[in-house]
Amino acid sequence: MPELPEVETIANGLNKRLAGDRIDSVWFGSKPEPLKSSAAVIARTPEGTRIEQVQRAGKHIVFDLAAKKKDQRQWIVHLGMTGRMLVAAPESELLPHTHLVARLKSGRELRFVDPRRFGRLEVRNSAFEGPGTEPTRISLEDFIALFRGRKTPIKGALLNQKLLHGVGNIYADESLFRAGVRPRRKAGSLTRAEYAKLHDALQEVLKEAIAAGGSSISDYVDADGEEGFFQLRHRAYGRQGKPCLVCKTPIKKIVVAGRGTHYCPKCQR
DNA sequence: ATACCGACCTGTCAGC
DNA sequence: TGCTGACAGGTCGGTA
Repeated sequence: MPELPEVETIANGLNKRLAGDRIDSVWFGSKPEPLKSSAAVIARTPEGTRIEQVQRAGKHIVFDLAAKKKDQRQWIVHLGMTGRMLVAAPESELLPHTHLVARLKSGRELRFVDPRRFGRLEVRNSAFEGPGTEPTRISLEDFIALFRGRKTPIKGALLNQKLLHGVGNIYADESLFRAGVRPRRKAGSLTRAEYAKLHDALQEVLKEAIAAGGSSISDYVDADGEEGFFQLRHRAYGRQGKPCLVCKTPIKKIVVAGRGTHYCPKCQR
């Protein structure tokens, strides 16, 4: 489900609510397969482990944990398409597909819910490094270097987490729309001016989406159960058949890199 | 090395 | 009303 702006919103919300709290015990649903590290490893998280901070890295939520001794570790959560991390009162109803519940010292619970089970929770003892570069901070020169010589469609390259981490289907389409670039263009074939436009468009759209709390489509909510509002400002994603907001040409939907792709045939070249 | 394509899961919605 | 198939914010592994 969630891309960079949604994960950022969730991680910030979790950090605000959980930093300084402690994990007392961990409970698993009947089907804990989404948990990449074996459930046993997660269950071994020592009682009283302190949550130092919660941050985003790419599309991952990183919990920095410290036990009483020098045992540094991290929980790395990827929400897949439908994953949610909720902070809830113990008496509040357990949603279907709840795979993990961590009881906290404060009396609240941290819950991992994921109907489609594409999400993952993993325990690490070393600092997590995302697979690619942060799109929010990358320089134009580094951005151009990522795509040089690539024949894959630019949309696919934007989605490739080994290049940029955090960009997903919505923000790939939205940034290509803003930059006026067709999704099927070969990644290595853009002009310098087009790379510059795409670089700026991507950073702009991510920044605006974070400010709006992300895009809520069907079931996305942040750690407080609040919806984001950026879906109201999508210009391409999900607007197939509707008039382009710039030129009124109907927005087209095609498949690129195996994903539904939305673009304006007139504005994007 | 790179690129396509199915697989992984469940839920929802459009169409018949 | 109910069934079937397509599709959904993501990633991985096999094959060409």
